[in-house]
Amino acid sequence: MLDARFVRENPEKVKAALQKRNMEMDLAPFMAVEEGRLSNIRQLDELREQRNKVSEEISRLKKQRQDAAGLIEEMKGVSARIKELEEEQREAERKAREFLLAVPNVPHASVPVGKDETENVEIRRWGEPRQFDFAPLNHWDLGEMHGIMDFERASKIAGARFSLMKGAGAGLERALMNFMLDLNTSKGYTEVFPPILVNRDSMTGTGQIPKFEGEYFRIADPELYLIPTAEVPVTNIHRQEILEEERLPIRYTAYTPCFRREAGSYGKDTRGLIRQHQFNKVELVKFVRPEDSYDELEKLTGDAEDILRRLGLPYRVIVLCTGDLGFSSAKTYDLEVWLPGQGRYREISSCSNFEDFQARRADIRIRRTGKKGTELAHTLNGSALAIGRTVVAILENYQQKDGGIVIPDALRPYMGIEKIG
RNA sequence: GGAGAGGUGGCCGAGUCGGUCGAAGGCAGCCGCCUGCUAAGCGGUUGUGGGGGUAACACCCCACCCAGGGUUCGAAUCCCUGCCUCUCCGCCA
Repeated sequence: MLDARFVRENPEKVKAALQKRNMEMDLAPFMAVEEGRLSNIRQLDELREQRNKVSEEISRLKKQRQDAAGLIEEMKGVSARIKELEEEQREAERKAREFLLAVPNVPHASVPVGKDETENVEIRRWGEPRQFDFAPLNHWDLGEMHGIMDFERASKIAGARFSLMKGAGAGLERALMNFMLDLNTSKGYTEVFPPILVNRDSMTGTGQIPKFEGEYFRIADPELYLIPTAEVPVTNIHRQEILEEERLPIRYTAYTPCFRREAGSYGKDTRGLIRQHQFNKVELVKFVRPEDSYDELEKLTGDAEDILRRLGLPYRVIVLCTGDLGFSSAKTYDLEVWLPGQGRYREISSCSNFEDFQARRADIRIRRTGKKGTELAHTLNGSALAIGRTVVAILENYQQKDGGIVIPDALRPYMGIEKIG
């Protein structure tokens, strides 16, 4: 969420930011609401001041057993007026917030301007895509060949876009989860294991709601959402809190399952593990001082990259252009891993700096050492990594001519085997 | 699922029959003073948000005692609803 005052005082900046995102919003209704809201505040404050003073006077008169009937009568009118204004005020505040909740973040100056994902910019590559002397298979063929994935039964149990991992496949998921968590905690991230059902306030706090309501699974009674990413529960750990500056940066890593409706992606990645309603992911989340957040974004991205390197998986880093940037994000790097089965790079991690956008929604503030008052924290997060897609990458990159899958060195202590098949 | 208790400032904790309660007192913290050091002691100080105001401070006003409504001239104090916590019984991974 953007600051109401910022929008009020910089409508042209907001418009420019929206334009970069290929969006247009009419700010006029918001401006009108704000104008009314502000003048209302002044009137209300004045009337309440009057009421406070006269009430005190009434109290004094009564103690002296003098007549206060006239003042009381007079205050009835004032109180009625206050009540009216308070109602208007509630409505104005609701409208202003409703509007602001639908406005996306302002992209950082370093983010390339572009209309859609075709204009994202590659920053760097690591590793050489392997040359195969045979036709590499897709991971779903490999998975079925080894009996470690069973999509047919998964669909019987739950439906399309669910997977059933078996044997070494299930073991690989578990090994990756542990490998990633161990590596992340060794770098100082604190491991947490949060609720995977969250309330509406949490979803709103990180920006999933109200704009993208339809993209998430929700249970009706009680009203709770299945998290689409650990970002939601973990960032909300500090919702409505004031963090002491000395505690920063606060860094968490969490494994959770993630759930997404994938509405609107009919026909995309219908086979295999790439796009599932349920998948495993290890996430990194940071709470930092505003002046540190862009350094921290680089570090966080580096921490995610480290996992791919240790697994020996070729990847590239791209910066999302303004047209492809997520709603809450000011800047995002995507990590894309090389998939021989598809002959292209596919997203396996997304690392974002939200600046104070989530912090304002979720009311996460910091208190500077020795200073009065508070200011908003900056929040960041990134996948490190999406586990399902890492499984895909390992199967496809480490497959052998005979169909066997060599387990990457880094994973062997966690798998207890060197090869599948 | 059944029965009860409660939600006050960083923490503990007081708030009488509604009337200077943003809220006593204690602890912690900060700034001084004092004392060879330490400990103790003395004085002062310490919330958040908003609207004004200032070059910036200062300063002024409003709101906030779980949340949202209501009663009243006036509510932390009364009423309603919701949320949460705790205790006991039952059930259960």
